[in-house]
Amino acid sequence: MRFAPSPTGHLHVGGARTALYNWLYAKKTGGRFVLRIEDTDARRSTGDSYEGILRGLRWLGLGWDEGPDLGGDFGPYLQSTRGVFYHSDAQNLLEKGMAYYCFCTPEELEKRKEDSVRKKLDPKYDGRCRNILPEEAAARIDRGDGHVIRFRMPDEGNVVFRDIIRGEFSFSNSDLDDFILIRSDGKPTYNFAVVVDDARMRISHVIRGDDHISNTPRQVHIYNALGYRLPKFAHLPMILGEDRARLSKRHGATSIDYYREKHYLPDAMINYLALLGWSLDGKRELFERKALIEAFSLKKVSKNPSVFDNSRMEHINAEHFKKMPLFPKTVLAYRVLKDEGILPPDFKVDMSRPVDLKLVPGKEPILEEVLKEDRDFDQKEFQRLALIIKVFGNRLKLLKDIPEMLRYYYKDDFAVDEKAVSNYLDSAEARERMLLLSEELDRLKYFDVETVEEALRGLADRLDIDAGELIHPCRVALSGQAVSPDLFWVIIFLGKKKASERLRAAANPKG
RNA sequence: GGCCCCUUAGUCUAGUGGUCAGGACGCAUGGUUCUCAGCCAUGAAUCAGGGGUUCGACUCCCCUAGGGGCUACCA
Repeated sequence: MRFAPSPTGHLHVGGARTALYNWLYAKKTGGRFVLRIEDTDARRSTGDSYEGILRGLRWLGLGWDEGPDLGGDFGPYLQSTRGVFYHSDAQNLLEKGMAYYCFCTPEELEKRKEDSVRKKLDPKYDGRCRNILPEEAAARIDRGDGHVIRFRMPDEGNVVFRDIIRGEFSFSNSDLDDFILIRSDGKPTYNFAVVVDDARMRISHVIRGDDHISNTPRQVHIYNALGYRLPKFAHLPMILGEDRARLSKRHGATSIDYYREKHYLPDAMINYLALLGWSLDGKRELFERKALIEAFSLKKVSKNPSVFDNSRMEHINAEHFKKMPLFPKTVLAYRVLKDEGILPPDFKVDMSRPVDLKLVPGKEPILEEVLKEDRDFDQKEFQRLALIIKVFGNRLKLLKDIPEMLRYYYKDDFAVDEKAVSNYLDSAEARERMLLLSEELDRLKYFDVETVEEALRGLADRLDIDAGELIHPCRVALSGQAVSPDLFWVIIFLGKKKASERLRAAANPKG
């Protein structure tokens, strides 16, 4: 099994899915997952994308057993450093007469191809240099003539191979031409390098996108010519953009980096990617990593291309987030909050009385762990965050939404929904009530959810109005929004002083 | 142009001759609640088209159409 990306761009969802299936299959069967970088195109390969690909795979947790950074028994793992293998295998083919030197220039080739297209003929290589004698070729090379090495494709017959997902394939040799093995700059072409490397690296299974199906017959010829054993092939359906076109830059969020930066959960990403092109039974859709390895099977991979659906991705992410225990969830939230500058390290909580900590199960180990990495982080603050996360519950679906959603607990410059204000708060009556409510809060000796709720409902009774008449405007006053978790908890999280302040400010918009 | 792959709701899919064509996301409606989310219930929505084969086709065969790929000194 191997994943052999070329470092000519970022790691996109298609590449990641291919890597994932290779990884899953390797884990499932106890094989090795080999990472090889196909950088034979010097013009397009960059160090940045190489780094980016490794970063993406690491983030997804798809660790490899052999690779350019780790080494391994069949290295090196960068095609650009494997020249000697390609040349020796090409030489072998030359000696057997299964390959030959070709001196046609790119310009000539281009012209002849145009001609054939115009005459509606196959734009294949015409075999012009096929019969140049070895001595003559050697002489021309000595003379400094530019040359490539081509594969001598049989004129008749068929190539056949089996695909685990799609069954038998048979291609007629007459549809194939004498393709190039070694370019004039001495570098191998993809079809040649991939075979030499897969064979020499003892790759057992070639799992890749189905855009390689048509390349496979050429590769099979090379395997056979070189006397290498054929690996097993499995061609995965492509992942397309919403417009059903091949994925490209203009499709927006198709880079793994994007999801990493947006704080998606790697496990959710893995889960969703696994589902793009594979399903267990069409019913079960949530998988932990281990369950995925267990359930995965190449035979159940579908044949039809799929479209990356962001809303489904978000759904899977939300499900994973929902299932996460409070501790890791809080730690994650804490990191994001800090990253976004919402959470200052020296934040101090103002609560006249500690909130009910029964709500935080297993809080002691939590605190210890967090304190270990961040000495400056206030213990109480973390506790409060854990509670906020807990009370928000399923409202928090995506880690990336946390800064926005929790902003008003930490900052006074939170966003205000004008519509919410005009609906609930923008009346003399409501403002008056907010003032009364703030006074009510100020009078409280204790400050816990029950007490606060009693106070508010008591006030509503005395005013002879529905509790909602206080709750809704109060929510807007405190959070700027028409939506929030349980209002009484919001009051608790803000603390008596802050809550009362915001109520008074709302009662008095001018001041 | 040649060769190849694919085709079940908007999307991901289950389904290999007889099913009310199942599930999920999304969407809509109702219930619960202080709002929202959630949860529960309900609903709209699919076998690309045409020919065969068959007592019977989503399922098998052929054709057409649509989408995708390869046909590079890209991978």
